[in-house]
Amino acid sequence: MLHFKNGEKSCEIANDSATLHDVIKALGLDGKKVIAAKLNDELMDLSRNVNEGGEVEAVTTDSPEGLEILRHSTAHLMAQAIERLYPGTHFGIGPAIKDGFYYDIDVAGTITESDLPKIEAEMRKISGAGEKVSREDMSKEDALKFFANDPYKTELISEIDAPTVSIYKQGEYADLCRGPHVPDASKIHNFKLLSIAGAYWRGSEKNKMLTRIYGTAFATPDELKTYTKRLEEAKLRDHRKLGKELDLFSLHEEGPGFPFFHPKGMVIMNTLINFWRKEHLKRGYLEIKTPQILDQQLWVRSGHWDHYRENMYLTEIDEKTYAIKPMNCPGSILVYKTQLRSYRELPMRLAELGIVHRHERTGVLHGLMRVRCFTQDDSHTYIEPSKIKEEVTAIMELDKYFYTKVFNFKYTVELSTRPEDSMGTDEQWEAAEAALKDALESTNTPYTINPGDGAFYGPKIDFHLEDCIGRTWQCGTIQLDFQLPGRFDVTYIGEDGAEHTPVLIHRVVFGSVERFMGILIEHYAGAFPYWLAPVQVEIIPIADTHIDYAKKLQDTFNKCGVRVEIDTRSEKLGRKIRDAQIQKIPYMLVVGDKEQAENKVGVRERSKGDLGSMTLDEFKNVLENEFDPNKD
RNA sequence: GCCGGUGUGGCUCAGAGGUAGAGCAGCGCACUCGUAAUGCGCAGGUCAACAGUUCGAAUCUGUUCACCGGCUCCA
Repeated sequence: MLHFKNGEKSCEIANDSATLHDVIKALGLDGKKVIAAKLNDELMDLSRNVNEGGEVEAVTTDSPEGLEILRHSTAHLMAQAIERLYPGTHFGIGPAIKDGFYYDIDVAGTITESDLPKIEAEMRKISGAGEKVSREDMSKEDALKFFANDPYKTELISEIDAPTVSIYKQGEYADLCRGPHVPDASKIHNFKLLSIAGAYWRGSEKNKMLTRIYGTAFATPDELKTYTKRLEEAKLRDHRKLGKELDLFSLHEEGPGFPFFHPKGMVIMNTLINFWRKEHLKRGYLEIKTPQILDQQLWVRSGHWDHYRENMYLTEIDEKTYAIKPMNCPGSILVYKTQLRSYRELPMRLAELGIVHRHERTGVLHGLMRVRCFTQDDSHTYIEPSKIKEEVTAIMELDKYFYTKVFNFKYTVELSTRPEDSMGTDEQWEAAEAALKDALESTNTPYTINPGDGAFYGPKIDFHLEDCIGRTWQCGTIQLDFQLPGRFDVTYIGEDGAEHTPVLIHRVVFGSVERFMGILIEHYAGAFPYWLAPVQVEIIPIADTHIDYAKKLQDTFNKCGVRVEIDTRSEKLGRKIRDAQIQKIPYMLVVGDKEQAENKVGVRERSKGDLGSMTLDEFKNVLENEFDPNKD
């Protein structure tokens, strides 16, 4: 006799061939949305036979766990449909992921996006037929025999560290899988195949490239609809599309990965940079500028030649090899070393808006997010080892102010540890990693560890901002460096009169100013807050007779530092408003006979609409109250 | 770099072996207008580049380049 309970409810089952589903029913937990169960906190199929009692929970598609199972089962459903339509296809892995699932397949010939509806239709057929899903445990030997014709499954099975593996079958389709899965395919309704892409087997470039099909599934049709709408919304926010429409920047075949910034894009970039300068001056940073092209020998000494050469552009001057800088650190060090430094000068924070060039492989370029030339809002801080925690904490505060207070971003923090290709001793790395951990923990900053992802010269803290599609972008980073100071004989004279080696902290806040702009474009969907908007106020004369008055207004506002434009086209009012609206200009000033006579302006705000007539002073006051971190 | 897709006027896109089309934008003319598109007219393209097949190629084939979706890599 086995005892089961769920909160207040309980039941006893004598039959030793009872399934978890029987238990769920006996406990009165059954329902349409129930697709799996938990027995003593372990996720299981409903069809599992029970051989121990305990706490039972029904898992529905409403829970994150249930949704994951649903998606994983949808991946299997897709695989079954593909096997029917493309016999002889071999299957790799097909997991549930953040917003859906994928399956990597090795198919003879090619599948293109236009084939997806066909596969979807087949999936609906199987789901409609309510194909049952069953689990079977097998010894590894049997499983290897069973999947003898399947090279990928064979590889996976032989790496599993257990005597038995489980196989899931639905109709003619069988797959190696840990499970659990939905009890039958009829549970799967609200799914959609999304896209197709190549993906290396097991994520390694050395392996064969398989075809990956992405899809998603949800518990309800509404959730699926909401999700596909979100994808459409994300497309509308695409910074490449908005960059073109708002005339911010352009990309050309003549310079792949080298963006061209237009006047309006430069307004945004310069406003960001002004803000950045102001905040850094406040915090004791000193700004420097170092050359684009430097002698190869410098890069040999810095270690970049050994660890970063494939990303560097080279050139020759007077028969000597020079490199176009991919990083700003060696230049900063040369500046530091122009004088003998005292501990009294430390921490010395040498900031640089350094333009760096890095050779990125063709396939990775992406608008402003991934380019070959970008501006790092860099700083190299030379510091006594005992002050690391204090300085790192101050940088984290600066980051927090930028990201959350000024731009309203959510972000997550990662600690990246020693990579395979790196310089330095174990002790140095341990000390550096411990220092960063200490700073994170003493400020109660939640973080995850990203093993092996540090820079070649030291571990780092990375800040990842989340964009509108839920993609994350690395922006800020704080990197500790115990290597370069030694390599370059960087020193300071300590209180004791002796020479010491400082620690070097590399850090950026925006990361790449270009990328940060791209993220902002998507974040704001092109509707930049007042302080960043390229055109802040559009003056709209109703008829040609009002242009003179409009010009007088423009003059007045220009003198107050407001960015103003006039729409002098001989178009109707509605048209001019529409165009200003599409350009997402924060304020429109409609001026006609009435305004001209009363020396007023008709104010329209891009999202609130018509705010009525105001005197100039009243409107100036409205502008004064706009958020502008560059004002104070 | 790898897999798949795409490349037609400034922009968005149609055309698919017989020599290029629309809407928007631009320019001109008329209208002088009150809160999201006024009307008429004009001009604008060696159909990404190069090679090939063909009597004839934007259209078929190949190569290259760029872009898009991913993979790998990354700020």
